[in-house]
Amino acid sequence: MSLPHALLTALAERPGSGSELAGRFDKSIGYFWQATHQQIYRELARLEEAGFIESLPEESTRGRKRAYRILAAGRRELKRWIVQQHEPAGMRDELMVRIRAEAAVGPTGLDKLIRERLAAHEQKLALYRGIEARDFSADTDDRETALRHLVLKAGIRFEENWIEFLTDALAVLARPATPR
Amino acid sequence: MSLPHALLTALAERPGSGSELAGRFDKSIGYFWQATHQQIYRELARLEEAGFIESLPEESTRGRKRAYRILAAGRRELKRWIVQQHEPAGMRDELMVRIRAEAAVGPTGLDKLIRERLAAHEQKLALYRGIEARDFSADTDDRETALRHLVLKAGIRFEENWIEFLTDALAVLARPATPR
DNA sequence: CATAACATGTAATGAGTTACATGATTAA
DNA sequence: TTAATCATGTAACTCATTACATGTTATG
Repeated sequence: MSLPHALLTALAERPGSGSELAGRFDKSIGYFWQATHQQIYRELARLEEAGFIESLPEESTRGRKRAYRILAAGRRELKRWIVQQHEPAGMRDELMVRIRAEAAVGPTGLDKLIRERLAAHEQKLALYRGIEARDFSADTDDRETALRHLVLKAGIRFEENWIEFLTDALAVLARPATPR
Repeated sequence: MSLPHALLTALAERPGSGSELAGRFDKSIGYFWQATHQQIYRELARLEEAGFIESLPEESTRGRKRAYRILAAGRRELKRWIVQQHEPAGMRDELMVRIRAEAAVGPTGLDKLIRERLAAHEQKLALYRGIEARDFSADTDDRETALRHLVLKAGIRFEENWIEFLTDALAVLARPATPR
């Protein structure tokens, strides 16, 4: 349950409205946490209710921007949470299930699907490299920037990993099926 | 929603009871999909209801083993599903949120947490390498085995990736905080 | 001033988690 | 024969997704 804390982090970095935050979740935040606008609006309401953030205007506004910013209590909560114990997530990917299923009941036309995913990951990698080139030029490397860069590099490495894996997978899938 | 298909795959590889399947999800299946025994029992009941698997004994048995096996319709469903379009999952990890939060409101004692995770990933890597040495000796490399090996290697690469990243992260966190 | 795009929100559903319950088997 | 463990299951709850609803702002 990190969405509230991802939002607190985003608002600590810079204040913003729900839709603006949704935009950030599609961009720079998206490579380590995803959320739809519905989740974001609901969670922002909860965070305000809890006193971690505040918004303007006060009255209920449907259709008009509502600007949120983090409060001192929100920063305290974030600091508390950062060092809290948690379990590593573990990989969970449909494609792995499919490959293992293919091994059990295949062969099927799985290679086509994999080529599509390969393209998707290559596109994402290019996007991240673009962000890296734009936001992290070599000279500005204070601790704060280095940490944000680190997270982006993890995203890049993650994509590279996928591309390498999918390439290997295509080679194995291309083998003739072993007769039983 | 891959749990039903992960279960169909597991049962296609080998029949088994709910608890036995839960055991496999803690071991070899666990590096690409996780599930608790509650999820597994619920899903097995649905799969049987749908006619994809069958079980013995017939009568409702609480406390006694119920052996499931996949049916022809289950195999057909699995083949159909394997090649179905789907979106890549995208990384979603709490630790990334924490690092970015640390960049925003830190410094905190995050390095301690990272050292613990490093140990956890090293342990998991050792486990997978053990499975690899035991189940995938170099000589048996038919297509089916190669595919299962591929999935395991992805798990190994995944863990190696984490270890590398966490090591980098410790180096950055050790830097003195930049004064504002 | 009509229409598209933007912004906020509600409702329903389903997946996943946590806590608990109950019968069967095994071991002290 | 009692206690621990194994095996199956129920119930309640939260997170996440999908579909939809409603109002505001910008544009032709």
